[in-house]
Amino acid sequence: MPARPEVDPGRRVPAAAVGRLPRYLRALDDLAAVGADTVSSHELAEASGVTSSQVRKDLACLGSRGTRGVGYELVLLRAEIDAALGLAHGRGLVVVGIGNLGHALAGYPGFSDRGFELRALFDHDPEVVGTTVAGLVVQDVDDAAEALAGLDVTVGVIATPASAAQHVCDRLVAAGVVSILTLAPAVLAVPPHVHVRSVDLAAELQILGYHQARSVRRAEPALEVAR
Amino acid sequence: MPARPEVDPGRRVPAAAVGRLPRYLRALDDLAAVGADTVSSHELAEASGVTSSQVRKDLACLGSRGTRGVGYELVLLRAEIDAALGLAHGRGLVVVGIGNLGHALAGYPGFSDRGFELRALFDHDPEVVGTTVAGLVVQDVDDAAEALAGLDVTVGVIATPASAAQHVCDRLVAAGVVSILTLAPAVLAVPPHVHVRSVDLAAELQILGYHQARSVRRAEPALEVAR
DNA sequence: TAGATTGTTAATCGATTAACAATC
DNA sequence: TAGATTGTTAATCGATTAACAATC
Repeated sequence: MPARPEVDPGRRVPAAAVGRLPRYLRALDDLAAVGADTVSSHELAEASGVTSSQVRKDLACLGSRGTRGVGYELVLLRAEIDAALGLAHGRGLVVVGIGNLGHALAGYPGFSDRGFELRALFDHDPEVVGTTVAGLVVQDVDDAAEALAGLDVTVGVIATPASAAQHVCDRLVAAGVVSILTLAPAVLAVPPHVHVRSVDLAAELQILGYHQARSVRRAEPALEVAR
Repeated sequence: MPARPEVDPGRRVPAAAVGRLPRYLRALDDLAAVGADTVSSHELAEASGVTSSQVRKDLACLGSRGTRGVGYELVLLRAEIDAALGLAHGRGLVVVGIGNLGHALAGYPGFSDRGFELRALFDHDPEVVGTTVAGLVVQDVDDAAEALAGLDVTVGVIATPASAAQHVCDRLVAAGVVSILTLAPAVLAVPPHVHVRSVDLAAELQILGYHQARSVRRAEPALEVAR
């Protein structure tokens, strides 16, 4: 039986590592911009705000191989991370809920900068449906299935109020969307083949509040002593 | 020595648990809205999308006590979570970077709904400084220290491009801000007393891309067999 | 060769889960 | 009492960290 030095390309990457891959991409682009050709785990760690041990571990389980004494070949590494993040797959995007936030997301350069392409906009408010935003006519979310037929869109962003999120989510799933990013503060029920990530901006502020409250509590005894 | 049944109010809550507290708050409000008086760990788990074991563990380390056979007193529980999240502390807020996204955040009802109050807006673009958004005149971020004097603002939201984020962050810290939520895809350097949470929306989409790529890879062999 | 840096191991830490005795 | 549900334990799992032999 021959040796198998090849890495299983389908091997599982731990969730925590996957969460850091986009940071590595960002850092690699920054380093490439200043002309770097090769990058060490220490440089990448510095640029992405993690430890070098973590970088090496993450890249190892991605199947990436660096060169001892040298580092990682930047272009190759970038391609490997791209591949892991499914660059080759659907990068078409829809945004649902064209209020303040949805409007901003529709025009957000950060999406296109990183390879996503806005293909449709939806809302349910008759005042909004039919208007043009970011060069696209807003359609009724209840028509999502027909509207998305043939567009090869598998990613949806929900920017509706919490009360509408589940309905909108159901429409997207029915239209073939399998990846959902929701900014609505609500728990979404989806079939098992659909992945949801939820970002709750107000919750982020509340979490910061916890740390702030703790700092204050810790500081207080010292203040009393100082009196 | 007397028994000490009292819970140490300053005890550390694990980071993962803190991250769930806002979800519990949301769920409790929903349950209160339908007239619930008492809530079991199972109900709260269902409403917030976690397991009941996790709920009980999180609440226990918060110092909260339920009643066996009954559940948790809703109003009391809500007050305890509020207290942990520092409801009593500074809820004043500033937004920096009044582009598309910053504009939307300035008008985002989700912040005020959950107790945060917008007190100032900043940008650095002369075209934007001086305009009125959400009832506030946009000021130059380089004047943040003076502008925030006396406003009791300790939380800042950064919605600038990545290239401006560190500068803006430095200005906020100099102005007394100790909690920062940044939407800019950049690593921020801050002094140890400042807490930063970073939300990168494009990164969220990329992470979803990983899961999608894996689903496709897993599905392929089955398809080949079916041929 | 000497210096640098990887890949990997082992130790530690933190989080989740399941189960159940305690008790309302 | 009987049914329900907590609080807590122990087991498991996953993530991080530090260290260093391998090796470019």
